[in-house]
Amino acid sequence: MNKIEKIYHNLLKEYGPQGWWPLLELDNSNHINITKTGTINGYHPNDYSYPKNENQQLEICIGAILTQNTSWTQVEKALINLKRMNALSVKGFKKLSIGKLKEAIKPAGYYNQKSKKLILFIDFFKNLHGKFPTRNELLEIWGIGPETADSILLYCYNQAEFIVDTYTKRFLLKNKIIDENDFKTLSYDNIKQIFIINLDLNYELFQEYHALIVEDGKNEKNN
DNA sequence: TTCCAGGCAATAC
DNA sequence: GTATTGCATGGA
Repeated sequence: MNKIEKIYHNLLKEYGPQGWWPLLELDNSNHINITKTGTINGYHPNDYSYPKNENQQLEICIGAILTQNTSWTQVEKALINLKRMNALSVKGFKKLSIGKLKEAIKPAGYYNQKSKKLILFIDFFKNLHGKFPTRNELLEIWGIGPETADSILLYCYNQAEFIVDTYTKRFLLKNKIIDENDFKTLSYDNIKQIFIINLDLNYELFQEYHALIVEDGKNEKNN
């Protein structure tokens, strides 16, 4: 077992399966139950069968765009607003005016940019008609960069793409996989390859590993 | 008050 | 190709 695999097993042992990507679960009266600090009751540990329908696919993609440089607690507020406006479906989203859209996603910040990104993405998504997008197709969309593309591929389409985010580089540095110089100079794809070459190409493993890195990163900050 | 959060595009060099 | 800057909100 290599070091990347070893660390994974330690993290899993420490935190347990995370059940990413979280999805909204509102009850019949639109009530939200908080179970995990700052999160809604949408985690599904040890169940990798999501998303289960097109609306859940869309919800993951919208969340991936909204969470760009923004904390998830803020994104949840925006998602709940959209859900209550019945806008977490292609049909419902298309009915939203630009003003209503901006109002709904305001808690997640950058609402001028993100409203534009969402509108462009939903047009792309609609034209897929259920087909899987390629990574390059996603990257051609204005507003979709490497991390958002990989988040969509990994958690919406269950493709074994490893996500590199702000936590991931710090995580590698902390575990002495890379040094300070690597931290400054390695590109997104360089970092991604470290995981790809050391792991089985298994989407369930990739989903869990990324979620555990984030959990570990959040935990680190509270210490 | 300052800093930062599950980035990205535009611009500058 | 690499470095810097604007985008916006709310919590710590």
